[in-house]
Amino acid sequence: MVSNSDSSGALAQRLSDSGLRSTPQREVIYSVLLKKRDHPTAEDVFARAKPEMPMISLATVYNCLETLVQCNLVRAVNFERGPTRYCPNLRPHAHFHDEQTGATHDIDLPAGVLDQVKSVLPVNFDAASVEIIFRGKARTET
Amino acid sequence: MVSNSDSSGALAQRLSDSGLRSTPQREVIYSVLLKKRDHPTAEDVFARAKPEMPMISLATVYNCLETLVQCNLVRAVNFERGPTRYCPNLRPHAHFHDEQTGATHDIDLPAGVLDQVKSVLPVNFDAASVEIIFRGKARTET
DNA sequence: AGCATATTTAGAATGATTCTAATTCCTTGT
DNA sequence: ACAAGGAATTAGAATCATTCTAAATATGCT
Repeated sequence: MVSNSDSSGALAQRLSDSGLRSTPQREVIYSVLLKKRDHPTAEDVFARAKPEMPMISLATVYNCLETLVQCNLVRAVNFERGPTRYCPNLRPHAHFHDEQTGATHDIDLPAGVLDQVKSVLPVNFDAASVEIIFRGKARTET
Repeated sequence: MVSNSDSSGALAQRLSDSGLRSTPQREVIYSVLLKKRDHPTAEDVFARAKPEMPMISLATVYNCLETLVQCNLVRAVNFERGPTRYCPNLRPHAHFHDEQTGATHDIDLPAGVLDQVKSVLPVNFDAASVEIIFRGKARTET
């Protein structure tokens, strides 16, 4: 059987690259993330996956999300100690956390900005990754 | 009685500015943070405060740390969902999280870098704060 | 001194996540 | 097709950091 979409094909590919299996649960979790990119929590994902797959368990949602993060198909994002949120945006981007609404917005980072930021590091610090989080309020037009 | 040091004087001042009281517990917690600036967790602070004040409770440590954060004398720092760490460094700085050792290093930010970073935001986003976290490994010379 | 309010305290409760152990589901070798 | 072995899923228990609760203490003020 041929993959039914680019994204699930990509998922199957990434999984097998890592020696992991493509499963219905992983497909559903990933499709849920792609469908509504509002940085859902594991509980959110659980709720959205259930209609499609009523027997899925919360533990599986956690397992699958962890797997997707390992495969670099999804980024985990944390604000303070709130529940982890998941984001399928793979471009380099920062996050803007709206303190009024709780909404999270992706802020694409122009090439070079990350390098500029990394340039503040003393030579003996070797950064594998940089995370930038903005907090404030956003005027999203009505 | 006159304050016994600049820092506790500063603490008493900041507290009363916010309509809060200076208490022995708050003084001890703050002095613990100033004494060893290694980004301790609440449990770490609790352990370090106990010798000086054996009856202090963990709940009080949480309360006092929260109070100090409210007064802007201390910053709370989070890495993923690990326990919150506390940092009395008030200069604008980023954090470098060493993935091998778990150590956290302050990275002072030259004036202007935060503005450069903020400049990537679309006009309708108004950032009250920016947080920058590096992850990687640090060669701290022996 | 007496009162109102802040603060501290111990322990219970919470919430997100991880762990455990049992089951189910493939995949591969025969 | 069939069995073995490993991978994945599942329900529920366990964990961990933190917050809440209610009672006890301390403090500042009139």
